Amino acid sequence: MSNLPSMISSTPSLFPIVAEPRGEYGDPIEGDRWVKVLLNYSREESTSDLDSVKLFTYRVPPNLDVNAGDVVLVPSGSTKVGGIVMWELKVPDLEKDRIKDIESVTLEGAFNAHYWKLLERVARYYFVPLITVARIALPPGLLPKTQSRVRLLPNAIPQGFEVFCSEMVQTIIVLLKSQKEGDYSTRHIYQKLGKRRRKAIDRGLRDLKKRGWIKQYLEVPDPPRPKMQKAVTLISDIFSLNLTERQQEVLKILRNEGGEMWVKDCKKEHNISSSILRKLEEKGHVIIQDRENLRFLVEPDIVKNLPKILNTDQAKALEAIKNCTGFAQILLHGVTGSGKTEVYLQAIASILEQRKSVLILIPEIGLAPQLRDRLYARFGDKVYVYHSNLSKGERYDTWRFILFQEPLIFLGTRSHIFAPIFNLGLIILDEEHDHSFKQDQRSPHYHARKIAQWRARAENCPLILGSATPSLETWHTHHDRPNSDPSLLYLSLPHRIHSRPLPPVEVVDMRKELKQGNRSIFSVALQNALKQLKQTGNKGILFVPRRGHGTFVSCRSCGYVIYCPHCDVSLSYHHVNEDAKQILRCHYCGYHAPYPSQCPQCNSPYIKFFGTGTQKVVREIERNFPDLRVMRFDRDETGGKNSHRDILERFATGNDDILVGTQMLTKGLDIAKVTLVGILAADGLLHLSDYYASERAFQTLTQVAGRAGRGDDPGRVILQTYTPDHPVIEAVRNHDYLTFARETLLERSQLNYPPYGRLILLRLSGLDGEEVAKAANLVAQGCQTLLTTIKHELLGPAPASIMRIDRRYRWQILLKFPLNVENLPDLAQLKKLCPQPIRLTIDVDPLSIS
DNA sequence: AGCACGCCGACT
DNA sequence: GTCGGCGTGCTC
Repeated sequence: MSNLPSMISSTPSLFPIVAEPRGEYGDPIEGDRWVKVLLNYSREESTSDLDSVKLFTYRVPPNLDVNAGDVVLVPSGSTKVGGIVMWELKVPDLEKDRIKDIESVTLEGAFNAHYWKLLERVARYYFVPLITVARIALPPGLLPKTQSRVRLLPNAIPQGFEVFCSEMVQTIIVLLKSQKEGDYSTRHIYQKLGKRRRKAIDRGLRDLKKRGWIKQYLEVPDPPRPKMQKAVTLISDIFSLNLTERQQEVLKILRNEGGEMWVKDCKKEHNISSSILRKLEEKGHVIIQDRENLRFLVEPDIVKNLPKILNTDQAKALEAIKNCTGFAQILLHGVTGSGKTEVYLQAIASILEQRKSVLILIPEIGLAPQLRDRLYARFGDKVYVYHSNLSKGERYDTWRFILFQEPLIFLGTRSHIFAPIFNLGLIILDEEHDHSFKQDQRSPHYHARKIAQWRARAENCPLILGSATPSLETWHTHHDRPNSDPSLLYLSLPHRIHSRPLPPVEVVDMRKELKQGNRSIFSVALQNALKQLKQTGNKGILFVPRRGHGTFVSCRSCGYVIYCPHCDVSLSYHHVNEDAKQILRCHYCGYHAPYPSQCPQCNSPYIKFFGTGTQKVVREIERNFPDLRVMRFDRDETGGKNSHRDILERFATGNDDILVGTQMLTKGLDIAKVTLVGILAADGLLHLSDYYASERAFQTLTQVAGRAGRGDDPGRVILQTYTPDHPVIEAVRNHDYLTFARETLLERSQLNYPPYGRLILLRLSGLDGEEVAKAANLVAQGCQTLLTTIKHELLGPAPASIMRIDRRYRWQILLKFPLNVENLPDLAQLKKLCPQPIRLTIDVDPLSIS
């Protein structure tokens, strides 16, 4: 690999190399090398800065070639751990006998100097350790940690002896026996038997060890390795007398195959045995050697797709994008169905011509089959799609390959903003408003858009933010800045392609329906529209805001509501089909219980579920419109691997008339035959106590409405609500993004909410409610001390709106800063104020503060 | 994440 | 005395 991009070691300005010729610990030995390594400890010191982060010195053994930027495996204590080589050391900075050898190289050249600047910036901005950011930048499994495992020793337990042991010991034995080797990681045992019973499990394991029935051992999961396979290469096909007929025939096949084949394919496709190849090798006609077999797949069924003719708006937008040299942030605001994708594709083509690479981020791979297929169809093998159902080896291979390949197109999701692509010519964030670009659940709570902005600036390339409903933050950046920035570009596609109209949105007041005696979940207008579907042969979709929301179960006699025993939310009613058992499920922790036949409080049999979930809608349709065929689309239904795509595909091509679903319907669904969109009880989205709720509601409803009328037949949207005058509903009805943006931004500016101020949300949680409250007060005090010199507003501590999730009590503190606040102190220090069992997470720029 | 070390209380 | 619980600090 001679075309390696330049690595850290060649940039001394960033990473000065210790220059003394002789070290404190003796003369350097000719040929010996030492490196500084950043280790993947999970309980890191909380340092986000490269100059204060703790690094470890390792020796490079003579049989290894190790360079800065490599991912390595090193011994640490009694185990091994993954790490990243930061820079080379001319002289060891420790006694030599304390320095261990690097064990192996997992991935070469994964990080370059340029990259660290970005990662460091992310770490500092989101208050997380550097290694945490490095970890998300890599495919999973590359920075392994030692696992402790437990193995049942064969025949160690005397027949039937376990009945004399504690219940826990017996449970563990049963669990271990369920695996054919009797072998599980300790962590898996904790998970399976309940993390809460950790102490009891530990006691059980100790007991078992003492009896000599199990052994506990440590294992480092193997990091992925290049897969090597035997390949045969033709080196001369000169006719030669000493060849048999079959041998000559084989040479001919090889030549027809391009002079190179996998040995296993020779056998499979042409029935060439390896002995004949060996004979040819002996005679000097071919060579057989181990070659790396890259395990990523290019979609086989590529139908070539040619650039389409652009309409005026599209052409103008493309021209403006092409004119960008260097960094620019481009907001491509195109209504649903306006042909943004075609603009992307032609912009990409022009970047590829400049021999530069393109990075495209989308909210969810499974929800963008069209984009993916069109990329393949237009650009073929230059496209790399990183989908979640790649195997570990395939991910690793994709990564290794993109490191050294250019130009290419990389299509990925949130975390792939970190993909180590060199020579970037363009970054595209499609559906830039989508909240899945923000990492919500896990730390670091980064937003891919923010990082894309930093990265585009650093790489000096344009960034396209595309959406039909731009986030108000982006909109504000492009419209409300007093001194206009020449690197900001606003491009609008206000019309649908082929001059198709946006579907009219009919708002139905459900209060009136009720007054007129319609107690069905479908308004009269929607019922009529559903009836028409069958006649016209078109399809419809029904959007149910928020899965399970409101499908709580309550007693009509005493009003008792069934709650999750671990969370402060009511349980939702689930009923998949007529034969399945009816169950109650918690959407936060997954707890489930059988549907009760009588009220647990007053024993009344009149205990029933309320509200509307997707299942109920499906059953209502089946009952009222028996000739319509219905499909369901939500998280329960889409467990499998390709199922998102499969369901959409099935709906697009199959006989089903109606698709009923939740948030998933808002994304990527582009089916020409869909002419009707019904929105049931939009109110579920409107009345949330969160500054961000109405932005999200508007985006969701507009996106769903935009699914209608994308083909030749005009579309129609029926929006049912109990509050038809709500400004969000008004804006959706009129397709009026502008008014909505202006009004909502005005509200936000009055309260200094983003984009007029910056928010940082501190979330505390723990099993003991009082302890959490106490810690929250301590942290709040700590904030005041840390922030004495900084203008800020502190709200709270207050209990979170769902005070308990999965048995953990939750409190939060909201910090508000002026927009351009700088030099924030290291808020990660606050973690030290929390006693052991209390968790504190710092959510910078939170999207949800309830 | 492991593991050693050191402190403490409960029991032989 | 000694065992086991658990908090703390270290791993090149």
